[in-house]
Amino acid sequence: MTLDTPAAVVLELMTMGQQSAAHLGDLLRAASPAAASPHQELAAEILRCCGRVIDALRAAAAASGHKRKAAAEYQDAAAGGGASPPPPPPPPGPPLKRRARGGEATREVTSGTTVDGFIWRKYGQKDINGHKHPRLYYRCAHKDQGCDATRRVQRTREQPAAYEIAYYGDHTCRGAATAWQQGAPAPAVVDFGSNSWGSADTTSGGSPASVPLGGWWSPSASSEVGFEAHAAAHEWRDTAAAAPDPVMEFLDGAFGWESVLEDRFDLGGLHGIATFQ
DNA sequence: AGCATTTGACCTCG
DNA sequence: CGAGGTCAAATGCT
Repeated sequence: MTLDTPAAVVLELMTMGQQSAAHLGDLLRAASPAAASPHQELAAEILRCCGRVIDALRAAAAASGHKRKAAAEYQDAAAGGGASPPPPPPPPGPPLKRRARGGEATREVTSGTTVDGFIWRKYGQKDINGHKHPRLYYRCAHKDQGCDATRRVQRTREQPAAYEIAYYGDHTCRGAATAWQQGAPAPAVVDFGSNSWGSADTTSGGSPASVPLGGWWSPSASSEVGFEAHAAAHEWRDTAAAAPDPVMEFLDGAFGWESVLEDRFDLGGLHGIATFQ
């Protein structure tokens, strides 16, 4: 597999993450062979999560070859270079209460609800016939700036851990998309919180931000679950400096793999995925 | 207090 | 008329 697509890069990263988690588990076992520590469980959890993401990515890649073009175009938009040619505007249309069926612009299947560089605000949720999980409706948080982009998120029936995301409309708020690439807090939105390993379901009411991984997660300003592991990682590293041991040394080294991305890609918006900001 | 999310009601389409 | 999409008041969170 080449690394020509963002999905390929994510796949490679997740594979590396999986290997790193496995290595970490080994180190933890070596450090405290007696009983299974919470740390070991955590490493195992990471391992399982990576596995699920990898499975979902592979399934999506196999099933959606023809969708790649549209997805890539969307990535370009998310990258917000501003140099992208004027995208064919979707039907602006009169004030429609309801869009024409099948009039979607882009459709993706992904293991999370994606980090696409935009801040989405949930405006609705609906139980759909034949679907166990509700469909979620989001619109761009910059609607007040005239951005009419919306997206519809539906968990797939085949793979509960995967989401089918349909994008509608076009972002006219490119500035927002580029701002976070330049150091501003990223609107990271990896919605692992509602994946299969949590019983979390947004139908249950309350915050969708389940926190399955022992508090690494915290709700972000975004409408979805923000993944702030990167910040947490730095905290770990501070701790590691105080108490160096094989595990911490490993962790220190492991965080270098985000550089893989820079080697292959001028990531633009995807960098948010790489660093989990 | 301000903002984001939830959720039931309403609207439109097929 | 039912299903799907959106609105907006209520609610919760920071």
